[in-house]
Amino acid sequence: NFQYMEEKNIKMALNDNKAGMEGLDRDKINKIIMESSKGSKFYENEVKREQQVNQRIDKMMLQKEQITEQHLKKAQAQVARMVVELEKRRDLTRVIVHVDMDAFYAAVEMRDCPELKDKPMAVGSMSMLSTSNYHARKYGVRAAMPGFIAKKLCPNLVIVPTNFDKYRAVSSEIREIFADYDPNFMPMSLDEAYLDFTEHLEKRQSWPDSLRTHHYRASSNPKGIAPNMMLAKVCSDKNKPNGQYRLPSTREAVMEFVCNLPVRKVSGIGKVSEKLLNALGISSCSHLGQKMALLSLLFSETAWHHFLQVSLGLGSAFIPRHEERKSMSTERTFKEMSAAEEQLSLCRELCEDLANDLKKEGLKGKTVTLKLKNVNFEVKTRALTLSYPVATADEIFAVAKDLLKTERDNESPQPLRLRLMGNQIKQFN
DNA sequence: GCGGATCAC
DNA sequence: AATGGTGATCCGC
Repeated sequence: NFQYMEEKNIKMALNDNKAGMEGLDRDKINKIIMESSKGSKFYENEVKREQQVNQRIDKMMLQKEQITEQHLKKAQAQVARMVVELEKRRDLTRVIVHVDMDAFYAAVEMRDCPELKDKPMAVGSMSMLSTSNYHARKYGVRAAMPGFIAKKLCPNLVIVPTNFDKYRAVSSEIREIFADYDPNFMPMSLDEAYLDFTEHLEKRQSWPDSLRTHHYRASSNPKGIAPNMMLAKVCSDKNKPNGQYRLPSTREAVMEFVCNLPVRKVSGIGKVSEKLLNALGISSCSHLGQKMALLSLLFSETAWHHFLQVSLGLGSAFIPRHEERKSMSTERTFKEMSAAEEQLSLCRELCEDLANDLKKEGLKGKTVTLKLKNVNFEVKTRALTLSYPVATADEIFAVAKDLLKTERDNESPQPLRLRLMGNQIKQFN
């Protein structure tokens, strides 16, 4: 039964969306992953979440049944008007670059330990991997996979512990180079950034040979070059692991490019959105355009406006100024913890860590949120907004401990069997 | 304002 | 034996 297969397999199955995963024995890999996962609490929770998504799809399909030709006609007219407006504002004059260091952490580790270059290798731990090199990817080993499963796929896999300080150091060298091309570049993580090349090109009239630095030869850095951020991001994925892809700044080139683009490649359309769209017969961005009237009736305004822009190959043609942070948090996973005293002292510790981080940036916030994940991987958050901003460990803990107590009382006489606890603070001044 | 969900990295 | 941490946003109360 197809429905059953889908439900049982999709979440856990190998994610071969990434580069370097072509032509491997997918069935064999999926079988190993499934065998290592089945029966675990984690797996059970994934199945549950999968079912929730399926229910969402059922609900959406029912809604779809209620839609009349009349509705669609009206929606189509509204979509058409919106398209005219959006086309008027289409901007093809900017040159936006997305740079993404390939297998960044793995590349840094291989630079520092050349013997690793010829071996399958990943960065992380037996519990979780951050990234893997291309040798390892041949075996199906990838980011966000627990190391113990990766070891089953590839017994010779070398797992190197993460060394964030090192990656930060390399990252800051790379960022200096970025700044030469665009002082207002937007870092997305240690290894990824958007740059506006327009002015650089006007001055220099030429492309740099490479954004590679002398200190960082270990990894290529694919670039995507396009008239806006949405397209640049997709383009940088195109010619991995090497080289770059430039999308010409014409409407025709953009529309043709977008036509065959799978929706999942677009930033902002994740696993769930993809599944919802697939249920409506939408897998590529051209389908997205064809079914826009329907989408406008089934999705929220923000969602379908985003879909519409994507289907037209539109995105931000300028790189927004870096926003101030809106929240700060600390969370930690640990082995099962049920005792009240233990949970309280951990909670205090987290509050102290958070207070330290807040102090570094001189921030105070009014909303304190406690996050809990039980041993079944179920996540809960409990928040309280004060009338005044707080910042010290004592102040935060005073709120967090009450939220925790309420949850414990709620569960009693059963204990709270936790595997994660976290504190967050927001509503800064 | 709150809590769950989704998404990116 | 073992499935992360941080930040943002959206939706439906």
